[in-house]
Amino acid sequence: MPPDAIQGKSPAVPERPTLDGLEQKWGEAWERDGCYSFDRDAPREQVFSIDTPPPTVSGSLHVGHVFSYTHTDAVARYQRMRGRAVFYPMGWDDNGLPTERRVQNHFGVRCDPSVAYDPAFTPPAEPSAKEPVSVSRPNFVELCLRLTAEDERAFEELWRGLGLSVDWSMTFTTIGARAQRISQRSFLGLLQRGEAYQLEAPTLWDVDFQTAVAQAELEDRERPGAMNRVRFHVAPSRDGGDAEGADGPADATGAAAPGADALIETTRPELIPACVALLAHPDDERQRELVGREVLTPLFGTRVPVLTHPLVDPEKGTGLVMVCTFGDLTDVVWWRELGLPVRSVLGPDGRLTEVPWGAPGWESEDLDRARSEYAELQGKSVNQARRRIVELLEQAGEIAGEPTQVTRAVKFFEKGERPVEIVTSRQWFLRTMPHREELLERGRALRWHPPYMRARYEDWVNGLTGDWCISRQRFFGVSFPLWYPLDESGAILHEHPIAAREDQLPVDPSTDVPEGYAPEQRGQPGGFAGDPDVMDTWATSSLTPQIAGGAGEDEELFAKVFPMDVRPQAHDIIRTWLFTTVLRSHLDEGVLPWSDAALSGWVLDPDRKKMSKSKGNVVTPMHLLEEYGADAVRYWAASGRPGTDTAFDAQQMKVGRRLAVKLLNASKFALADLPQEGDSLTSPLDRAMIARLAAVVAEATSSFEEYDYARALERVESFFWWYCDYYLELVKGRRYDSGESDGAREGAASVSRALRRSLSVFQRLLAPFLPFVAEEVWSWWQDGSIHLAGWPEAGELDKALGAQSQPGEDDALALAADVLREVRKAKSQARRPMRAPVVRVRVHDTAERLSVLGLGAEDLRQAGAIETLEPVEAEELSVEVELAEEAE
RNA sequence: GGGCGCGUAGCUCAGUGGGAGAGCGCUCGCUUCACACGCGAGAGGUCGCAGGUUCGAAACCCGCCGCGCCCACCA
Repeated sequence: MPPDAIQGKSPAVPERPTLDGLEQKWGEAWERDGCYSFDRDAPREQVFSIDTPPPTVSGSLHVGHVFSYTHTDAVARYQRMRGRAVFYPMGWDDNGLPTERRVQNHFGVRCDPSVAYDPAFTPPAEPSAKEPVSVSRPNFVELCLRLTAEDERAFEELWRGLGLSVDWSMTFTTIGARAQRISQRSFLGLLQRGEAYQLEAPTLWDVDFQTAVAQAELEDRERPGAMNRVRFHVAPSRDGGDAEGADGPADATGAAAPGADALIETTRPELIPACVALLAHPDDERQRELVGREVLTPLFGTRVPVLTHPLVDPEKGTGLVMVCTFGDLTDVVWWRELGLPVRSVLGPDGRLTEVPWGAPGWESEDLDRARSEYAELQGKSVNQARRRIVELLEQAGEIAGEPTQVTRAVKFFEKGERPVEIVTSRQWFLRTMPHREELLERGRALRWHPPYMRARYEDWVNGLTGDWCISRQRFFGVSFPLWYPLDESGAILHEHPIAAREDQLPVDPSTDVPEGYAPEQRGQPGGFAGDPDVMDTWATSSLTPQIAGGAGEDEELFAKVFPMDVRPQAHDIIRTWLFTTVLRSHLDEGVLPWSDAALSGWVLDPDRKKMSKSKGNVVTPMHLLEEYGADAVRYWAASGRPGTDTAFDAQQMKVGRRLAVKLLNASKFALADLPQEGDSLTSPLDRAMIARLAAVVAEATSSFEEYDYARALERVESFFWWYCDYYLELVKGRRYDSGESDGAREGAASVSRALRRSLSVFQRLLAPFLPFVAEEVWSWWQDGSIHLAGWPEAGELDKALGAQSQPGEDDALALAADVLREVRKAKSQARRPMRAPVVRVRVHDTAERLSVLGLGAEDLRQAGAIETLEPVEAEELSVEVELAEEAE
């Protein structure tokens, strides 16, 4: 529509406007008309593209979802009304562990890659989590796909109910063929360029899922533990001579005698058999006589050296620390930097493994004892072994003092139930460490909303300790597009991976066959073996701009939408999703994936805790939409400022509903069939209101440009309520006074014109927040969707004002509103109705202010039922109200 | 231990150099011709504490206290 049109079609306003049924009515209309279809023909510079966060479909639907997606939708609708071709697809994150877990429980199955595919498989009628049925990997993946399809339908229903303006023809998934192709293609490129590599190394390991995990997937949890002070005895010199390998100053100052004690403190005594050294700080005088000697591990009698390292904190414990392979990440640092041997006792299942006592690396001063003590521990879980070894140490008198109870932070896989361990295994890594400076530079070039969120990114990049481990020993994910040749003995030649050809992608190396081999050669000497792992879910999710935009699949589209304009996401996944997306785009495309990142907060319980899934299930989002209406729920969500956690508050939804109802009724009032001929605003108050509205439009626009939808809403809403409560009341009388004189008719027409012009603007300003009711009121008098109408501009209102605007009109409006308030107060305190007649109002104010009283005097008299309005010069505003006698 | 954010009315929050505000809740009143899914009014606050800068501080600076989040080599 023309930006200043106020005519539109002949208004058709319902007798009793209602919010009921608007969601269905307009939801269907938008879908039918393709209202939100992306226009591929739009020029590049007009495209606004959104890197939509694909929700984890296996998680439960909760109010947090409607919260952040509403923020993005408001911005999308604003940009669309600004004339941008908005690329706003939806994605489903259906790959990864959450789906596997849900499928296991839902169907009562467990994936066993050694089982053969059964095309006729049907899951057990009565699933048992305790006795799951073993199924092949292809069968398992089929079940995952089946369940996620159901979950995705539920999400789509929610998003449609909420009125997200996504183009549903662009939907992508993170397990679909396109995502797999793009993910595998990217990996092969990285492999070719040397950015991906394979290494057998100590790896963070979840013992329940039995998979490697990445640093970014760890979280700290407070756990109680016992601090044990354990005694190591100084070992007798080998061959009766001086301590061997003593490169420390352990000579003249009086070396510790054999049999003397070295005390360490540990919360992980079960790792004593894996001890490879004790360490002290280089400057720690107390340990001087021990450094350079060897000590014997208690119970097991293994010789370990006492060395120094600057990372040791002399203030902690006894100042002497035990290094095990591996108790925590610090052990890995020490092991690497000091060149210590590996002595591993933990298996991938989190139990203590068999140990070849007496073999190289497993020597003992008392082999029989080592074997019998260790036999007490072997096969036990970490916790069981810890309890048992404390008993053994106590019996042997090797614990000094009583164990003290401590609470310490322990690293967990964020989806795991037991602490992560560090296990040596072969994994694939992406190089991140060499790119840290470049990534920091990318982070500085990105516009963050709110800006302080950048600090979290920088902290994370600066705190990285190793390259990104991207392989997972799981099943439902994107495979590595690789096979390995087997030598004549059937051993895997990891150093010579066979990459898939690009036109083969996506491949599943467990069923597909590499070029130059026959299927029968799988697993045979001289044959091949597929890489058994899948990629970390973030290794695929980090490519959402490429997947949504069709990199390598639909290059024309990709060139239109990439780099994208904005990445909306929650602040807790800056270190994972945001960081990895920047990394992948940097490595693959050499650019930032988007110009802006808009961070949203969380929804908190009323008690300020992060809303839990159990509570989220009680208050389902669908239920909220039904109870309050989509616009009302959106209003609550849009009130949450960018980056700020917001309490769940049903009361705010009621407020949103009130606003929607108000828009219905104000629109009905504005569109009443009354004379409005002419095109100028002849009344000062009408012009003043329009001028104020122009300022609000400017502020809402600049707020949206900064992604501050909440500020835009707050300004628009608060002015809209003022407009309804004061402006509408002030001009109502004049509007109905079609009177005898030309002046009265002209004044009435001016109101009607001002009302239509202002309502047209309010409807559009509120459309990004309340899309359903805005579309409804727009449809009463305009053709086409409001969501494709132009965003209001201050210019269209300035034009309406023309050259007629006079100085002092804004003051006149303010004064009229002030006096009206005082008149209402007087009536309220006299317990009289608002229409009660007033004989006289004396307005005391400065001469300057009183000079403009006349501009609004007629309107004011009618609005307050005031007979006489009398100005009285004074220092400041005060109002005397003389009510008429109450009629009997 | 480091970083970031927050602390304003009973609740949720706006307010970044010059009158302490909004909504909800509470109290009172009003069938007013867009709206009883309404309208009007009222009560309610040492702006976390303590210093400093300034003619003037809720806002700017320093310190402290409390809450939350992120990070850390957590022995």
